[in-house]
Amino acid sequence: MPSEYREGGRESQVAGDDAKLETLPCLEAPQASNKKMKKSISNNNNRRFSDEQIKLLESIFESESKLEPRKKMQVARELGLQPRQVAIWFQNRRARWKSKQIEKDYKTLRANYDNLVSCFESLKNEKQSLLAQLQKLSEMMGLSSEDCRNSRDPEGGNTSTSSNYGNTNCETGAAGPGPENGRIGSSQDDVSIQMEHSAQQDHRELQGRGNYVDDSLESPETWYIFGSGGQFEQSSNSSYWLNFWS
DNA sequence: CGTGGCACCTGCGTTACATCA
DNA sequence: GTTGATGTAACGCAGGTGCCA
Repeated sequence: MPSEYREGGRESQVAGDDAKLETLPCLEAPQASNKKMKKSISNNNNRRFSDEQIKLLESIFESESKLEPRKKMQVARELGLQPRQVAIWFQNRRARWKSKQIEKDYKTLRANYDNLVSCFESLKNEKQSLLAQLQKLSEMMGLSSEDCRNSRDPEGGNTSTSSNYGNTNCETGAAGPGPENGRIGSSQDDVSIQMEHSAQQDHRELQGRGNYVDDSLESPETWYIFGSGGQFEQSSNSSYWLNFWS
């Protein structure tokens, strides 16, 4: 078992190996196999460290996860353990800590992911709702482009879905209707002004949510599709809406 | 100055055993 | 009493670092 001596570290050159032989009487028989040695260790009631030993080791680990050789020797002397045992305990403790940390990180990432999924679903619903509104408004303004016809809401374009508008902020989870609710039925000028304002506000909200929004949304050309005239000008833009996140 | 050998340290994967449900 | 899951002390190996001839 050559590595056993090698791994003893610097301290083993001083006391480690001799001391190990002290705690492992089975090693007095050099021909003893590895299994036999481990068996004899298990027969020793001292296989597990005492509560006091663990308590001290834990308190040291809290302040320093790695031990200087000198400190290791000192701790070993205090606890009546071999420096190698202390070294191995710290090694295993670091591994346990790392494993817990990974578990913790995973949970955090999972929560973030779930939140993003819920944001995505919410935005998808918002999209459907907006499409329905657009359809309705287009009809109101006498627009009957093919794009608009194609974008018909499969559920019939219910304007009541606008109650979801402005309520998709996943971070806050705030409920309640948006500030523009209930105003859609006014004059055409009001509608176009309102929609432009809403689009700008929505754009800001989307930017605030994070970077997972489609890059194309960051372009003003694709966002100010309502133009100064308040018209649904380019059929390609409505196609864009149809393809948005679908 | 570069190099090889050596001692030492550490992380990682694994093993052997104890304990518990 | 047996068995599978889990926790833990210890081992074995590989890779890195520092020292020295």
